[in-house]
Amino acid sequence: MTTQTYWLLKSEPETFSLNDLKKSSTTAWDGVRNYTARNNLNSMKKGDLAFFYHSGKEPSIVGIVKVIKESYPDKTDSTNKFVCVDVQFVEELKKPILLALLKTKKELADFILFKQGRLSVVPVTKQQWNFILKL
DNA sequence: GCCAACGTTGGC
DNA sequence: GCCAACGTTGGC
Repeated sequence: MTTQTYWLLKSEPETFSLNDLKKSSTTAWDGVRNYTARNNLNSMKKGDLAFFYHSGKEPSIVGIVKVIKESYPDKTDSTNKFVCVDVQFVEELKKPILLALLKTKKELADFILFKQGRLSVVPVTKQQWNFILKL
């Protein structure tokens, strides 16, 4: 595999937080009911890394997870149209990176997270990934 | 709690 | 196949 890609997965911490994932180590990332997000899930490859993002009262990137199983039918979807992937806890950031901070960075001007606020599975470029890691 | 953005649904 | 109406998400 030559092209490692990166992602950002959104979750409401009240529903499923990074801490929940930390406890269980792995989880099925199911419940996605949006076609754009589904397409992104389908593009994920085993071994891809993703930021774990908390939406809600303190929107921020809080950790990193890894894709351990590529897309397969989402059992929680009775229409059988949507898919999920399995992800594994990798690490928790020492300090969350707030959305407010990300927005101030000119290097991230093209971040799809800003442009499509409602998208829950967002692709991240290598450049963006590396830049954010340094913050 | 409000509102903007955007995705989805359904009527035609 | 288009478009208006509606619902949901998520930042502030």
